[in-house]
Amino acid sequence: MKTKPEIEINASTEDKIKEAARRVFTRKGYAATRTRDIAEESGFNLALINYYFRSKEKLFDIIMLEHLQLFLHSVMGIVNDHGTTLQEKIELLISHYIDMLVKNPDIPLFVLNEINADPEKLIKKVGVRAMEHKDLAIARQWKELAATKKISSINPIHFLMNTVSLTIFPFVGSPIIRHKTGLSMEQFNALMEERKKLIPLWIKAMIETK
Amino acid sequence: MKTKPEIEINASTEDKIKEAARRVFTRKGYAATRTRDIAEESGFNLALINYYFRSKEKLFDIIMLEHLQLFLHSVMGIVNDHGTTLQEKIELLISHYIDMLVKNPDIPLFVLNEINADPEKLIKKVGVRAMEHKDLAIARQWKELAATKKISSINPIHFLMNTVSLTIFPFVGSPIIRHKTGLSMEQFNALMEERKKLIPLWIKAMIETK
DNA sequence: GTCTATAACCTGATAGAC
DNA sequence: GTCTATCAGGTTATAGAC
Repeated sequence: MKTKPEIEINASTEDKIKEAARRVFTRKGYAATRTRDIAEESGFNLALINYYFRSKEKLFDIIMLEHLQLFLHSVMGIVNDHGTTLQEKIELLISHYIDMLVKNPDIPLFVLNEINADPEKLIKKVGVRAMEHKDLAIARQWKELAATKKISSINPIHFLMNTVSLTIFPFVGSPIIRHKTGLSMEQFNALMEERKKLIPLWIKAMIETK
Repeated sequence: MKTKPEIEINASTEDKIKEAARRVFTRKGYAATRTRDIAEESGFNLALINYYFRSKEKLFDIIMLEHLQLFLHSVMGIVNDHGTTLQEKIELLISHYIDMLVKNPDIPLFVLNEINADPEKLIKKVGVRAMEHKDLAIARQWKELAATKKISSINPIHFLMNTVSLTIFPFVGSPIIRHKTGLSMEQFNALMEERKKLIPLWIKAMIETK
């Protein structure tokens, strides 16, 4: 069976440039990367970037779009699955994101940055036809849970923020965390692996608090 | 009583430029801000920036250092206070940071970014004579709590990450959160105010879980 | 101290040879 | 398709008048 390798060795020049751009943009952000950096990283000449992508900005938009799709895509399948419980959905989402973040730890800071730089642009470009939240399976299930009155009565937005915070923030703060704790990348990733089980437990405990 | 105003109206030219630089750098990051932006924001001419600060980078370093000190400074007093309980320390820290972040919501992303851009540089510049953790009052108190065996046995780093994540991440993700939820800045800040009380409760619940 | 003008450099983009 | 050479425009930094 032929699986897609992380770095396509026989990729086209266009794809090689795109991958180089992805690495550099993700690491340094739009403003700090020079087209020369991308050329060097790709092993090709500066002129080829314009030959294939017309401009730095167009190339960047492609990378950003792919990142956002990676972030949003598989998620819809999870949150709108009528065959899983709410607890299972939370576990699947967290596990899915941690897997992705271990592989691509620079993405969150990159995305947060560029959204901050120009919120309107990003929102338009992704075509955030923000799914009607209330129609999703996960929303219905939350409502049912809330109706049982067994859970905290505080604004549900808090729990959404908490889930996202606990899952993503450690990756954003990874450089400081690793420096302050002296953890290696492997040890850090092992902690993240632990969190796949822990975060759902914590969320549950928070929801039942008070 | 004369309190220090947010924007010093009779500040020196040097301070006015520095404040302008702080606003622009914090909002746009180092690479994306031009010295012209700072000049314009300050109301003075571009040449004065070099007259007072010699270079863009030197000015930036000053701003960054002040931000990091703002972040770290008052904290040491809290974590090393032998007169407060562990629970009180957690409450004070969270409350302190949320107050600061409501006033300066752009700082976390800014700091995280620049640390990510060059971890070594920042770590050296702040002179992170990282206080010997184990000597701090808060560390001793945590150890005492752990000795009672009444708490979870998992790696304490998780709880440190959780506290920081729950406190800071909402501010980093504020643009997306506000867009997706339709909250105004005032409503968002009201939620953050709620979290001063909630996060300590949640942390407690997490620590006692399992 | 503050300004205008300009130097010196860098960056994105393109022309044109191969 | 890919490269070298170069242009056009923007950016930091400085010189010099006031």
